[in-house]
Amino acid sequence: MKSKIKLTVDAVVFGYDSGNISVLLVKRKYEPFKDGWALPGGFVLENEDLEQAVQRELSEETGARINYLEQLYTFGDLGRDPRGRVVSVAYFGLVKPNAFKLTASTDAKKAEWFDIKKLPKLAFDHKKILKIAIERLQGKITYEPIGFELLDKKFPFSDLEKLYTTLLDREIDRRNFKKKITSLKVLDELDEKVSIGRGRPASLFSFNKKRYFQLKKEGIIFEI
Amino acid sequence: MKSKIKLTVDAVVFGYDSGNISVLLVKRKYEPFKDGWALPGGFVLENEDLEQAVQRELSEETGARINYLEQLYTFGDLGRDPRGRVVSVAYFGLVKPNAFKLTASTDAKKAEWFDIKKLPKLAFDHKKILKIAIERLQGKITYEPIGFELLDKKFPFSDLEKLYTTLLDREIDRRNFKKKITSLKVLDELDEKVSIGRGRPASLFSFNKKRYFQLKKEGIIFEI
DNA sequence: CCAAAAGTGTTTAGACTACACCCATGG
DNA sequence: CCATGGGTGTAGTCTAAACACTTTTGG
Repeated sequence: MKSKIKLTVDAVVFGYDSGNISVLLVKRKYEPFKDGWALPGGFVLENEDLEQAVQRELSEETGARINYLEQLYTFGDLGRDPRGRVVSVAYFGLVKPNAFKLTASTDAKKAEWFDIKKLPKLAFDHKKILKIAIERLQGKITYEPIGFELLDKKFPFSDLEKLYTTLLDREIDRRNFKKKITSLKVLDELDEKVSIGRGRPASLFSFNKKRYFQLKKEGIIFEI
Repeated sequence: MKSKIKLTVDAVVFGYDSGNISVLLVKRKYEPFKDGWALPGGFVLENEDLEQAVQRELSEETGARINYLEQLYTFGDLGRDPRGRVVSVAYFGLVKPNAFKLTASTDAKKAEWFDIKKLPKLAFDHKKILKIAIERLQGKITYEPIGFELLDKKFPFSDLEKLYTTLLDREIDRRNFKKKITSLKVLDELDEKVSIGRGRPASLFSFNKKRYFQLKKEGIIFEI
């Protein structure tokens, strides 16, 4: 006998753009929760592993292709889905929102970014999933420089600072913050500057991934 | 159509006894991997949530009842189980090994504690699961005092110290360690002493759970 | 009285915090 | 020339790390 338990994956994908953290949601095309907003996701196929399933669903429903994706948690409570017993493996992703264009298709009427402070009502237990994802994001950013996944290849230092103040929801001393990041040597300063409207032009930095993975291997941690 | 993907749970339960960390394994009664050693676990029933499933399997296969149990990771690679597509939600547990007697029954020929440095060959991808669990254990113990879950209600301070040296696999300065633990005020010193053979008798301590949960709520972290 | 384990303080170095003014550009 | 955002240094405090001897018991 085959199991009646069904398996889905859901993705909580965060983006960051000039002072706002947003999450990728889709409008459902079908019942249950037709026309409701939900996390992108869907049933896992028999011949794909979990991460492939998430990537496929994300690409089908939103057009997104995500580099940073990790498993978040598996939700298996009874009654979390009106269609019966559905267990969902949730993933956590980070992306630069302007890295691709949103294009809904299968299962989704449309895909949109929502500021995490202005969320619509969500289908299923997705509010709970999102809450756990936000906690993970805030926790993680204090000990791993995943913030870089949310920024462009080249960015002024102030972008990084603003990202952290937004994510942690508190002020950061610019000098101390720079000292700490600099001491890690994970940033390369480029010979380039940008000026955004008025004000002194800012040097651009890029993230040195090689150095970061080396640090991680050595077990060195990062703490804001 | 019902899904052909089946869902199991597996438990990695750690115990600690006088300088040794051990993990609870069962000898399989049936194919596949008949007579092989594996993590306790099995199929999730339709009317139970994931944690109930783990507790039920643990109790059926080993007689254990675990207080500290958290979700570890979900393993869903293709081909991880010869019976077809099986996705497993792994849990991570801590227990005092002498808290109960091992009694195998359903699905298991016998249950036994194995020193994590002297493991037998394991069925399925359980070696990989166990590896991840050990990393979690080592990581976790440095920022949450979960070590207390592994000790008796009353214990001499040296037990705690030995647990940490074993778990982290390095020497700890006794004075600094005591200072740190003491500053957290999570230990109550009792008016009792034990002497174990020769040497000066040791005061007994107990873990103040109330204080610990309060600290956790306040977001205070612990770091060895 | 000797061996074994418990218990206890101080000093030093490094890390974290707080804090304010000058610089380069665009309008 | 002024408004805007970028960039920089230092002193004080706190925390972490290094380090060795005394105490109490059993044999």
